[in-house]
Amino acid sequence: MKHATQIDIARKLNVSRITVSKALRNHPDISAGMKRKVHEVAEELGYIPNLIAQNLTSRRTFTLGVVVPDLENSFFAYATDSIIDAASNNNYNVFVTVSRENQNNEIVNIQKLIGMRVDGLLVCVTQQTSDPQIFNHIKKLNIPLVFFDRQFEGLTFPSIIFDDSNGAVAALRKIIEEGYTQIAHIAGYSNVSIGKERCQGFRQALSENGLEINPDWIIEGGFEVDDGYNAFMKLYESNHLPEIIFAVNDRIALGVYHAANKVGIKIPEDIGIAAFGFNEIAQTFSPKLSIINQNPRKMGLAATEMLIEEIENKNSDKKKQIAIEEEFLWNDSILVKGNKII
Amino acid sequence: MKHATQIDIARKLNVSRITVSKALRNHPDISAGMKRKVHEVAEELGYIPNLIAQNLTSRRTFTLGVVVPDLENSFFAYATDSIIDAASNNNYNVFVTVSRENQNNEIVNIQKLIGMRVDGLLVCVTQQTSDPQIFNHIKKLNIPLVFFDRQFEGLTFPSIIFDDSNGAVAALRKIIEEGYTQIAHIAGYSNVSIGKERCQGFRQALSENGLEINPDWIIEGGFEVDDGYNAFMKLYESNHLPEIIFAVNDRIALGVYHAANKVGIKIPEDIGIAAFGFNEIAQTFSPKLSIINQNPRKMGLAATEMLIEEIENKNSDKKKQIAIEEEFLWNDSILVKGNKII
DNA sequence: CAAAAAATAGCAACCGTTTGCTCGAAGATA
DNA sequence: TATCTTCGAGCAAACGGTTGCTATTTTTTG
Repeated sequence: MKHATQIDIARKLNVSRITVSKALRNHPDISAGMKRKVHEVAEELGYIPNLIAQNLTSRRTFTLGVVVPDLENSFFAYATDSIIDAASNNNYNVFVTVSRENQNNEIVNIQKLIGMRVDGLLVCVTQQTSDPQIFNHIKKLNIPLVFFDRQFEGLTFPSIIFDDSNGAVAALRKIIEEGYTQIAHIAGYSNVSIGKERCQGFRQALSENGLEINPDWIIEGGFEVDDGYNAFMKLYESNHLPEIIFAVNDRIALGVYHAANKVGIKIPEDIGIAAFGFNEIAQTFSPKLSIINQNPRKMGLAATEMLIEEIENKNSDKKKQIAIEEEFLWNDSILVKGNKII
Repeated sequence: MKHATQIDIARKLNVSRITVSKALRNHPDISAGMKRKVHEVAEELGYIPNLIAQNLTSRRTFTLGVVVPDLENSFFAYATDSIIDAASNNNYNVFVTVSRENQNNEIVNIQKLIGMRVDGLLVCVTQQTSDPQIFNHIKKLNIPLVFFDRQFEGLTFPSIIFDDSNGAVAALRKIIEEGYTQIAHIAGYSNVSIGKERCQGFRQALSENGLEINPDWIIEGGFEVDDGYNAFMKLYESNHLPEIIFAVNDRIALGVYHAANKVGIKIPEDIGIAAFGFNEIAQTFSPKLSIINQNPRKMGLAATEMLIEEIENKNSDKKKQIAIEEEFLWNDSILVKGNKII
């Protein structure tokens, strides 16, 4: 059986296809009786409108294109989930593409999405993205685009990112207020923007609170589990552990958990740890990880609403560059007065 | 600026749009010189073909539709990631939709995807899906569809699922061979198919190996973290812990980790634990969780290839119903001779 | 009851692309 | 040189819808 079309309905009723088209969209031209008949036959034939054809004339696809580096990173999985959710609530479909942190893939994906005539784009650029050409083209074509989580510096698209530097300062302020003074930072790489921002926040927080910065306690090396493991071992073997480890992300924190577990150092009794991350992940740690909460659903939702606003109301005067404030969640990996084990 | 079309290119070169269309697709009708000129102008105008219009005539969209219950479940996130990957390698785009375990959403999503004239569908049905109507319609329309991870019983679509019952038996056989005899099962609910299958595998493995089944050591109650926590506490408070806990999924295992951590029981020294799950998740446990590995990438890849095979070669004689054998991965949450701490 | 207004349905053109067929010009063959 | 091929390009129709306008019928109004 083929897809039923408006023509099939028209033939069955001996009317023109225009009548059918109008009846289906409740156009005032058509009488109530005819509308009823058309709907009945449509139902009977299992008619499903061809959105492709519809979109050809309307120039709208009610489709958003998403480009993320990776869905295996659960931050992006959660963010994408909430994008799909938010889009769906506004009657949009979502094309999801994955760039694998490769600019070439990113460009190909964006071109395909434009080819599909998506109404707008949600992009989290790759870490290696350096060529603005495709984005300039998008600007010229006037296609709505919102950057989320990471943006391409120097372009004038709306964006939503986290304010890592302030997030670090606020979190460390609370930790220091608890009486901790010996704090080490496992830092990723300082040439990557998140690494730089977070480390800078760390330094600022210590300075502000009159603590001296021990260069041996800022350990660079990468963003992955093994890097965290190695960094902890380095601290451990120095025979002088800090009270608190401030980790650049949750994967580093996981490496620290593994290493601490291995050598019999207990979290949080022997050492406390905090990291950038988000709460659902923090809950999968035992004990639950203290985090600077980067809420992916919040970000996905905000980005999607911003994009739809751009699409449907291009001259909006809403604020276009948003930096979300992160919230510190104690959870269980740092002892605080309220939950100190007696 | 508007999207450049073939007409824009044609006008610029003073040829007809048909010539342009053919030149772009390297049709033999057109001379090499003309082709070169067309490509140059296309490049110059930043021409991106309108796939929508292309698809209208070709009746192909090179688009797959995916319906998953949830992207926050990392199994589905990984599976979806690999679907996108596999699709992209075959030059297909992917629409991702989320049903939130709600049959209504599922139906709406599928209808939208059909409306978009996807070339095929990859569906993991919700737990509540009971009405086959939409699937019968799909059958009538002859739209290729592959079920993955969960299938709708009684329909004749190709499917890929895991063989949980045999997976449980094989894993427990290995554990028992290591010399363990005191094994408890934290079981989810027996009225849900995965709960039933896995529990049945547990019983069979014990019987096969001459171990008696202690009804107090099959604890039902749900599939979430808290349920695992509570189940462990129940075992703990009975003052008789088993040697091994066999958990129905990784969230239950996480609850067990939390609870064991809380009461000072050490994994794997004091108690061992294994669960259904997949390796990337297992690695996020400290110590790394022993698992019956349900590889989501493998499943996503296989399902996608199966679907594309269906699309491009409808009369394939390949096997249509596949049950993937799961592999047991020891990791670190059960002591084995090879890695026993001395 | 005639004329004007409102209600209903259809026509033609269009969205951007593809396809099979036609047609003229150039080159090859006899 | 007359005819047959081949080459290169364009025409018309199609995919499945939408839209503005026109034409017919029915209803309202004075």
